[in-house]
Amino acid sequence: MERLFGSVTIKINDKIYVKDPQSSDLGKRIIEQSILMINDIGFEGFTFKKLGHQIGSNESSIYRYFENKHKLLLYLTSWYWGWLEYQLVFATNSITDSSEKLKKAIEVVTRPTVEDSAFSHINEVLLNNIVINEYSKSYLTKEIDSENKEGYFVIYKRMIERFNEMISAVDSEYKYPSSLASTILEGSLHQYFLKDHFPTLTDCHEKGDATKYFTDLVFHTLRTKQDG
Amino acid sequence: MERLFGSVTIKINDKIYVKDPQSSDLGKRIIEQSILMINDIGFEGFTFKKLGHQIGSNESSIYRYFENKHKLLLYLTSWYWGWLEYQLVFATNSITDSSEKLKKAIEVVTRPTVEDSAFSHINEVLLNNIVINEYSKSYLTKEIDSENKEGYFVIYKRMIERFNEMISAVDSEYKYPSSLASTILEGSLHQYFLKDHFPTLTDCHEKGDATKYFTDLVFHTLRTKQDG
DNA sequence: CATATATTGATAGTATTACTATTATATTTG
DNA sequence: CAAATATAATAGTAATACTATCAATATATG
Repeated sequence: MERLFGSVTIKINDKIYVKDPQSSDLGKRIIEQSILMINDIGFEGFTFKKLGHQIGSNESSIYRYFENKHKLLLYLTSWYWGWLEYQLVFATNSITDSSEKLKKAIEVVTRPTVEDSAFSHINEVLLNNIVINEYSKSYLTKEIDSENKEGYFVIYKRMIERFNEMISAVDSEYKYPSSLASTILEGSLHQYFLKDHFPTLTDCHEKGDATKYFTDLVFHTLRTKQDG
Repeated sequence: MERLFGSVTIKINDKIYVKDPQSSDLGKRIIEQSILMINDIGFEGFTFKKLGHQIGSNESSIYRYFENKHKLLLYLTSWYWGWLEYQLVFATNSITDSSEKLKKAIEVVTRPTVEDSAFSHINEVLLNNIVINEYSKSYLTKEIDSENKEGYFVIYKRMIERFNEMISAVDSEYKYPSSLASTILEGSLHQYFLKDHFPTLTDCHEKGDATKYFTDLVFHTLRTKQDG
């Protein structure tokens, strides 16, 4: 196990926040309520003024935790990827067979999110929704290269790197492990988006379909050892 | 041929604009210069005021063509998909073998864009860049369902539907033709984005790599007739 | 050719956003 | 209890995303 039981916390790059929201009650309320609000009214409609009002606090107080709402979004999505990474490592660590390991990994990242009681102030289901609907806005900006250099996307990149390795463990000859890895992660979010808004553009309508679709895709593409 | 030579125009849903930008010189300058500007400073930094200044016209004049910059983005991206759809139909129409047809279709949508002299006021290379960096912002909004109902995304949906059909023509038993189609279209844009900003997350670095990656993915996944 | 009509340009104005700055008031801790 | 720290309240600024009005100019038509 790469992390310890009991006191699991998701470590976020401390350049993303001004003051750690985990360190105070107000900070936790900012996180908790921003998830509810962004999920509800969308990232564009969300402002620190509205959030301050909702948590019975002041706009200026929120600015002491996050420079702006973009940074808050980076925090929330980083937390999500960190949380998912933990699920991934936890679920796959004990599996020795490389195909089974990859299969499990695909399942973890493509299955519907369920709430995790270990983090009481964070609603993972809504946060997953936010990631589906808003994550790409966090990197489709003119600041992407400098923010990437600052390490704002390390967790996401590490997740893809883990997939990369698992793919190569199954088929060391395969020429596009990074592309396949990024296709799974990004593609899975996209299929969930399509299901809700463009249902004719996806076949993943029932629980488990996304997992089946990507598992099928990956294992037809890779040559496993059994294939000879 | 589904369209005629010489007088090809890309037809855009007329609810997207207030006044057709194709109908006047000012309209064409709006399109031409907005492509340069959005490509240059990004959609967030782009305003009608700045655009007005750049084209030696007035903010209020631009509002007579588009309600807001979101609608202008919908116009530009619709135009792009309409243009790409034309390339697709043109390139695949005469191919009778279903595998060859799909192969060509993948090539058309995954290859790097080159300028098309048929539309002098539109720089397709820069427009492709805009689609890579901004397209998802046009649908990741709270208005998505009503705008979809208004038909703002028909061209994109029709593109995916065409892929869907080509995939099913190759393998009628395949269970996820729509998901695979949307993965190719969206995934291709994403691989080009990664190449420029997260190069470690993709293997598509050289010209032609994206085509090879997606062709490999699709033809390993589908059972063609030769497979038996 | 005259006049109606449409188009564009210039200016002004409004509500909201995304902040910054300052000061006051709680709360914690040493 | 004093000092430090955190939070709240208020005010203010520049920019955005518009709307409204009116003048200037081009174009169309009778």
